[in-house]
Amino acid sequence: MPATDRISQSLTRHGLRQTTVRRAVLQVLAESPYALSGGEIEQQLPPNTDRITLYRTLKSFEDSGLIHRVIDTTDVVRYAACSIECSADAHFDNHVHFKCTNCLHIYCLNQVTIPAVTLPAKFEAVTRDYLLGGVCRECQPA
Amino acid sequence: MPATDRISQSLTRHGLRQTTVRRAVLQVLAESPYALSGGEIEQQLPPNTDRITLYRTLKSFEDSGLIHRVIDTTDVVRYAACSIECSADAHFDNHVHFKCTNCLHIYCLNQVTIPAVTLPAKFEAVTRDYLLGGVCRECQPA
DNA sequence: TGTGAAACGCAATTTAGTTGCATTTAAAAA
DNA sequence: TTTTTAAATGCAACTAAATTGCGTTTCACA
Repeated sequence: MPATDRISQSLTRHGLRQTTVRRAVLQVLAESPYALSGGEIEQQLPPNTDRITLYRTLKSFEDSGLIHRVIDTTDVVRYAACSIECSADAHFDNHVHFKCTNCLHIYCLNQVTIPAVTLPAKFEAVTRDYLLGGVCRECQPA
Repeated sequence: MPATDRISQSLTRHGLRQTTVRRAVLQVLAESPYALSGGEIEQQLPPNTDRITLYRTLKSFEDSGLIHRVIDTTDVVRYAACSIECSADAHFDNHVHFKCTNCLHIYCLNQVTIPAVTLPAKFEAVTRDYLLGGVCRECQPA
């Protein structure tokens, strides 16, 4: 199945209407090996794509479980495509993220599950985010 | 020992000069039970405290190991006072953070250590951040 | 193919944080 | 105690990211 068909199917499956901007944004995120900020996504879209529309698109994608925010310690929000099982009701992105101190990219380590912790009394966790910092595969010295 | 003396000692120990703004900022962070953003700190400082000075103060505190950034999924950076052992060379804040979905406060769970994970080949982690989401002690239904 | 709700896109605005530079001040030396 | 000087401050101006309101366009179902 061509990539464009998969994009369209994702939109339909999550109850979102097909538009040019949405297909383009989802494709950019699906093809990126690391999480992207709003500005970075904008750069990869066709010129003159409206920035407000982009941000609204990101919001609706997030609400419907197509993408997830990636935790970081900066003042820029980054997004990554969700695993295919996520929906508006429940996210299942229980994987660790890895931020490279060299290239600054944040990768989803889909194969590494976030370990649970024991909490103090009366704290109840629903979501977990785990971010590692270090040197990624590409930036390792030879 | 009075709190003001402890504040002064912290500054000295980390090689920072004593100034009015620094003492005030450090006191606000040391007394807060949860992480604060730049704007929130500003609100708790004496009126007319210069915002630029505040941000520069936060930067030098972070550089010298007095405070640490707290990970989040928003576009606002928050800070919390470090444990006493941290220095410019090494941070030892290996504790879990907890963000309440009700009051939105982010607490340092100093007694809960971040568990390690096994990484794919050629990824090497130096830092770890762990954020839980859920309902905090104060916001639990009675 | 017509219709209504959803999405778009423009203008204007808000919020967070930054840069450059002249002035002031803390703290070590004289 | 005074001098010295590097560090910290504070003002003006600015940048970047994201948001709000509103009229126009478009998708998708009938």
